[in-house]
Amino acid sequence: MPELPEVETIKLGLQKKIVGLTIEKVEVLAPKTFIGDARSIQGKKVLNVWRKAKILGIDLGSLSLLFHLKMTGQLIYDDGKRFIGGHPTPDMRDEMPNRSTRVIFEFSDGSKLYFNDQRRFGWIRIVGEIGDLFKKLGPEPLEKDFTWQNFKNNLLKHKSMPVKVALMDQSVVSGIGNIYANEACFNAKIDPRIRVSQLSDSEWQSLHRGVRKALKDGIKYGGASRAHFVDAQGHKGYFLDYAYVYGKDKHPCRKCGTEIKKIQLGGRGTYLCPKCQKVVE
DNA sequence: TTAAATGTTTAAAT
DNA sequence: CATTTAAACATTTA
Repeated sequence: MPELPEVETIKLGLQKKIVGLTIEKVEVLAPKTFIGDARSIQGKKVLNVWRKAKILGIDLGSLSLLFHLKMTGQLIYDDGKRFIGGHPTPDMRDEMPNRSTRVIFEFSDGSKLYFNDQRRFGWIRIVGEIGDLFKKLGPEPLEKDFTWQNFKNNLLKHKSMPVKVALMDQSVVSGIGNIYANEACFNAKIDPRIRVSQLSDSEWQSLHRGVRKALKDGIKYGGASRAHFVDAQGHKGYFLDYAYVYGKDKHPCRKCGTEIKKIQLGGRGTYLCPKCQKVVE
């Protein structure tokens, strides 16, 4: 589930928590989820936590631990309080491990990191050198060298695709998934169904801006799942209440009041405001 | 009961 | 051959 902003949020949270700690123990409850020899990272110290596209990395020196949360992956760090990121579920404040827990890491100070994944699409793997592992991934959309011309050239690889579908191709741009593709189109006032080749340069510029705004807003709000700290008192509210269109089927548009419409595009739920987003066809 | 869910890969169809 | 679309993966919840 998590897209770039969700993974970025987890990265920022874990950086503050686990850098400097040593991995004391790794408990693999779902062997298919963990690729590599878990024993090889025991006793290793966490040097850094990073992100590339939707992949979270933990730098252990000679080795790196990579995480991909796919649709329903969730990371819960517990050191007395809890820091949670990824797929939001009602049971994330309850007893851990639960039935979705796949891997448990225990650190030198007794704190624990739980990797939960309801649908089991996600994975954790141990790698040596990163090398050209990410060669197929497109540029990071929030880097300063990501210009609108750059964006246009990459996306034109799919000139006959609906623009929203093309946005989700990871080899074109890194980190955009279904939520932010929808939000980016809304921000740019562009109908998600319009074909890539139909866009004018001014639309390319506003789509480029729209993508970056959606992702930055996502990070600002702590991700769509609102990764957050949970204390003994518990916490409320972590959902997508900030989104303009995603999941807002039949809600009034926050900009103009028109009812948000849901359609299917490339097999995925797609949301748009029929008034704000210049309708095509 | 059927449909859909924040992703990626592979197969099938243009 | 290149590009686009659909299916598969596995599970839960509306």
